[in-house]
Amino acid sequence: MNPHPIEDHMVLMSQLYPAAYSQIIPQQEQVNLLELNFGSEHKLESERKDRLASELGLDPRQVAVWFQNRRARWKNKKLEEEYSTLKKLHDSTILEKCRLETEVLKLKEQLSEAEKEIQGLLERADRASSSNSPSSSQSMEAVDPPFLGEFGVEPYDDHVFYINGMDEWIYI
DNA sequence: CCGCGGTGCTAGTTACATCA
DNA sequence: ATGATGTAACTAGCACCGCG
Repeated sequence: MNPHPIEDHMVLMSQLYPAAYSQIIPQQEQVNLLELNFGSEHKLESERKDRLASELGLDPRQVAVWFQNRRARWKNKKLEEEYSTLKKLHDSTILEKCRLETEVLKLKEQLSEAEKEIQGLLERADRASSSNSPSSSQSMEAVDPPFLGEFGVEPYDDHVFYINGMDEWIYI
């Protein structure tokens, strides 16, 4: 196929009807007018098609085909833009996911450390209570509460602690 | 209500020129 | 010379509408 059928069509028409085509509309002007019309409305009703065709000196069928192809190009471009937007969103979401996973790992490490500390404190408390009192049936009542507080761990009741800075309750 | 023809649409394809 | 790209034109299939 010829890539410039509009131009060829006009050459043919100017040969057939030299009077009517004494002033040939440049191809760029034709495209400009078509683009202008496409910009105002993508659909082409029959009346507008015929009017455009006569303004441009083209077959109405050519105008219809031009609009069909132009719509296809417009749709492709829109899809590409949508894809690009979604890809950017996807990439930033993946990045945020990685960041959050790293943070979870860090927090788990902190939690593990805190649990170790608590375990150590409990063992110390046990040793202290058993040495202070001959009765092993005694509970945590024997432990001095401020002792735990200095490590940022506050006793809530006998077996529940609130860890400062971690916003988390530990049940033992 | 139904079938039919006309029209316009989309999606996919073809043919060809142009360009890197 | 060649592969990628852009574009006019075509085709098939579908939907809608008016008419008899």
